[in-house]
Amino acid sequence: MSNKNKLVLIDGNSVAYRAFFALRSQLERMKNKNGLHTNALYGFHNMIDSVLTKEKPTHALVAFDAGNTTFRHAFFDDYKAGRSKTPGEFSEQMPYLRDLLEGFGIKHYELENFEADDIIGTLATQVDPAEYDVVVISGDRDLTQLAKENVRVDITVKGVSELKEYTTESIQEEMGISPLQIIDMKGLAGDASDNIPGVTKIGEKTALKLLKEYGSVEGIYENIDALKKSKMKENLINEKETAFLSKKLATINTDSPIKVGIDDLAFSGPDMEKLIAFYKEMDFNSHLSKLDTTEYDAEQNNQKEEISYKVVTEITESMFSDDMALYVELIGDNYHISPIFCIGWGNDEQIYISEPEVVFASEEFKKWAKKLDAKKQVFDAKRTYVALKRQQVEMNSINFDILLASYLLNTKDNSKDLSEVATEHDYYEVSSDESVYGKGAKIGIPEDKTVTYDHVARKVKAIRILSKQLNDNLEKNEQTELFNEMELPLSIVLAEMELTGVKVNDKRLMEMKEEFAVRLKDIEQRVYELAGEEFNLNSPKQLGVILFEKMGYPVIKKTKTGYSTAVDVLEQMREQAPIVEHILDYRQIAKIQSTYIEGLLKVIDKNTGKIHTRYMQTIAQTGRLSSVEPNLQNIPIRLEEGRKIRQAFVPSHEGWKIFASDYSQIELRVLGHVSNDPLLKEAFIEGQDIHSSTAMRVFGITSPEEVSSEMRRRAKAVNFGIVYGISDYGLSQNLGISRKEAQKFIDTYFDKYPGVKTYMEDIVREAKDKGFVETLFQRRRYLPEINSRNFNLRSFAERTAINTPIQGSAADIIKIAMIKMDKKLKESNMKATMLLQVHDELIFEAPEEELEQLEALVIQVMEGAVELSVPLKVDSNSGKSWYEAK
DNA sequence: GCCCTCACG
DNA sequence: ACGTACGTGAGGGCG
Repeated sequence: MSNKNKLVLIDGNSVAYRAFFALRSQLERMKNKNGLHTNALYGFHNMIDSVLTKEKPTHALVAFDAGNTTFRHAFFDDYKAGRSKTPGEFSEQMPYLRDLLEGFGIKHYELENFEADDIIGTLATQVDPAEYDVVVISGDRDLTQLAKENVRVDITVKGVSELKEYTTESIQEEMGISPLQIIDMKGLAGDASDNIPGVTKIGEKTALKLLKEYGSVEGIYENIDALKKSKMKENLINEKETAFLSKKLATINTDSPIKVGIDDLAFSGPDMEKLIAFYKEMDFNSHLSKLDTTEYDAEQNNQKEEISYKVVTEITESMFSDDMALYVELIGDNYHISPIFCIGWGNDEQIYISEPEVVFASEEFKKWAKKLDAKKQVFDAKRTYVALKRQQVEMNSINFDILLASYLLNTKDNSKDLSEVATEHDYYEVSSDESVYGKGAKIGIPEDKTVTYDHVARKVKAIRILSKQLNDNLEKNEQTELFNEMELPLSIVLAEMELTGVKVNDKRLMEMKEEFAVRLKDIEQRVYELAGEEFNLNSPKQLGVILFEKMGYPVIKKTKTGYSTAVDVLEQMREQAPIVEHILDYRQIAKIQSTYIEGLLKVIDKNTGKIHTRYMQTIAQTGRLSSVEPNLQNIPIRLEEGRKIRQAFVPSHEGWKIFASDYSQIELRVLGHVSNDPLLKEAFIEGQDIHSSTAMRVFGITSPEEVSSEMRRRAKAVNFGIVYGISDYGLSQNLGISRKEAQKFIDTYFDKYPGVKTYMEDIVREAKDKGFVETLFQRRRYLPEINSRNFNLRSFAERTAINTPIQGSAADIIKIAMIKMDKKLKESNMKATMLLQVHDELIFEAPEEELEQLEALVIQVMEGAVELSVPLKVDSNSGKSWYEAK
């Protein structure tokens, strides 16, 4: 073993590029949770890892190219011009290479106007050969010119971890020339990859032959007359200048003005903290698990830090302060009915855990919960608020909600399990609910109460820690206002709406159930007769066999698993297959029966006769709400049969009415605003029928009377398509026309509405650059697949980039309206109550005599919720039931 | 637990 | 060439 120092010099750009292409097949698989591709980083990492193990360097440096213009470009315009454009999936990884190197504890360096190999060449040449052995690593064989007695050059062969070693001897042996003569060889033969021209018709073989005889480019030209007459000789003479230029281009600079010295390059091993952080950010879990770190072990083996808390059976005022986290543990998702079984609260000094009987008997607790000056941080404000209110505990001043904040930061980080959300934000001290309470049939509270207490205490602590962290992140994203002024207040408004519930006439539903049961039996019989046998009409599989095998109708569409029997397919069979009419009838009624009549009857609260849906505030990726158990946002309306379901939704007081207000064309208005398209805006400002207006433009008509209903129908479909991120295929499917015709509609549309076209191009570009899109109120949606090479994934992401700001801004607007509406109703002491939200409409119940006032208020608040460059418009209706509020 | 179908905006 | 319109939730069948 020599006691010489060892310096490893790595050509960063070249190796990273090699790594990228070596793992190109893994490109789409290797992404971190934010959608960043990681294949080059991964390959680079592995290369460094194996080099460190093998070489055990005392000094190391990774050199990078700086910018595009090097001194080589200064005298040769086309230098490297032939290179294909660097893929975006590669460039996006480069900045993170620095993080990786800092984790490894390896210096990196770049120098304006010089390439990595110049930095490497300079260092390799300048170190004292008596003191340093040097290993150069690159994917570029040019660097073999640097080989000498104390310098070995390793070039990647396959992938990045397999290297071929070049020494003076091995080069001599393999090529018959010295390392320095490689420059001469490039001068003659050129290098296609760097666009170094070389001399016409001279390749590597010829070049070597010439060099063996004459030693160098200079030597050849000194003896040029000695060459026998040939085409080659002619080329050499004609391209003398090119030959010397090429040689110059291929020569690595060994005297670059670098500002690092060997002493700066001392290598003393990785910075574990940084390396772990890097692994986590990149989701390099296999590397993480190889590391023996306490933090990682804690995460992996569930060996968490000790946590201290006090279990209390008596509650005193001293247990509360004005800035605390609170966690209410329920079993089950439905907080309207789930029992509370443990409560924890605390600050950074002390955490308290108690049982519900103790807590709800405590006036001190209620006083604190209600106290305006006492700020509370929670996980899921609405859930907490409702659960406590059911126990007559009023909550005020929730100032942070981990779940809501996490969802705003990244709509995907929205797990109902606190531990999962915490993990997303690098906090690992909470176990999953599943690991504590079990799942499925085995769900339950652990025998040992301390297990629950411990779990809840950890949640309280996590809320404290994450509140600060997530608040900072919101700040960075400029989402503080979205959080404080929109989502957090809305959660309380929604809580009250849920608690209020909506009255349902169960008698009416039961009547309908009887009626439909008879009809279903009837239709069933008819289908069986036509089919010639009985089968399960609810099974698409069995139905497919009957229609397409037994009865032999032609197959129109297939699904992954068999024949499609969806409506659009059945509708196409109508003419030739009388049976499908009955099947369609059956489907329609069976849906109403099972989902709506039976489904709704199941969830009516027996005590109040009301339905209490839950609005999910952190599910939809666009910022919309969703509604569950039951979903009150998809009650039938389009077909009369189903619409009758709405007759069962009635006011909760005698003499009251249902009042409904909906935004007219809110998404197209938002589009008008964000696209700033003159014609689209004009249509709204002038109060035109938007679909007719579009029809006039697209069909080139000048007067509204000439717009036929068919034209309007088509224009409407185009308008929808625009909002969805139109494609010729989608539009053709929707309108039942050819793709060509659909494309023509789209072209004409963009011709008439150039602002819309520009908006779409701009938003997609922005999404590709930033990786996310935003609504008018900074709601953010990441689109990791926007740069995918997979056509489907990329196209989907592009349509989403177009749609999300529109759908999401509309969601923002109605959320603002809801908060304002709630406030106004309270301020004006009206009895009217907001009951439901269905994306672009709000449903209230109100005493008959308040209706007029309510309508005025709704118009004022909803239309004035935000100021856009186009007006917002609201239509309102009222009636004895939701059905009649149309 | 996944697939298909279908209800809504 | 690729094969989809955007966003949801629920019920029934089936393995």
